[in-house]
Amino acid sequence: MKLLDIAEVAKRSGLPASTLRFYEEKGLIESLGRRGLRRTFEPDIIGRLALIALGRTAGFTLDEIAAMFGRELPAQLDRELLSAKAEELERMIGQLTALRNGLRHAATCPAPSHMECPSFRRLLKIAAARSNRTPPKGRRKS
Amino acid sequence: MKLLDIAEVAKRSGLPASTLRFYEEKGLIESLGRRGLRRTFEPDIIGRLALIALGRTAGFTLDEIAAMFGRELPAQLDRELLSAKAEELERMIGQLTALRNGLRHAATCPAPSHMECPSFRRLLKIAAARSNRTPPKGRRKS
DNA sequence: ATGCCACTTCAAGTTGACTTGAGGTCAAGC
DNA sequence: GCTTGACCTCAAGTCAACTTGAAGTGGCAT
Repeated sequence: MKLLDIAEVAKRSGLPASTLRFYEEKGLIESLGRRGLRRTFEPDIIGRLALIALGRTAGFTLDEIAAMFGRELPAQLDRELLSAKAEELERMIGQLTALRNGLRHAATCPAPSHMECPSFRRLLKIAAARSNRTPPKGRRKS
Repeated sequence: MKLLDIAEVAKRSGLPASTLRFYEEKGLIESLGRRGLRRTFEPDIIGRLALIALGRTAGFTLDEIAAMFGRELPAQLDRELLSAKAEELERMIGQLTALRNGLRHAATCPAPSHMECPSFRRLLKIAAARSNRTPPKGRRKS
């Protein structure tokens, strides 16, 4: 018998049950039925949750992800979107790389004040340029 | 005469005036005085705003950034923090790179369903692993 | 001296992704 | 048969980083 109850899914996916209920409400996942009042899921829910995680990582909102699951075939548009996201990631990677180098330097730079370090000042330009697009907004978990 | 009024700062930094007021309220920047009722800033506000942008890009919250500006000397801790952030970025870059590769592949993959593509399934594992740390949360500006 | 209009304040609203709390239910173990 | 505890629902709360709106002010061009 392969049905997983919500606690099992929570354990395997690392997501709290409340998030799974929330995702279901949003239409991102569906439960197959109930055992008593407990939701049960098909085992491939794990794959779908991974897919959702992927989408989030790539910067899609939950609504966008839900929309993608919604329609069936026109993978045409999907692929365009995927390409676009890949490009976006490409740029982001470039900037983050520069940023990482800058931070590394700043961490070990002997200049009395960071502002006096030319390398640091280059870094600032990158950040300033970057700041106009896609402000990162962190809910860190701890 | 070098003082900039808020509109000038807004234009040069690309940030709306409301954000500048908000930053001031938060203690991230300070205005030097008023010309009439209008705030005026020293020109190096631009540098500071770049620094704030840098911090945000690196994943600090505004409160963390404010705290950093607060204390003066113990650059010791600063540098540790910077190293830590650099490491974090390093990991993030690795994952985003894998992700970008995966997206690129998915965009051109001929498999009828993505789920049937082994390359795509590898991608899912990365995303699933990534999903536990630092959920990205996008306010896109458009 | 008058009116415009970009600025001001302060409170409240927004967004996305959840989490929390109160009050209820049910299968299982004693 | 009764308690227990993990689940349930639904509404409301939270968090970060801003934005928006209403009502007011003051420098400057006419």
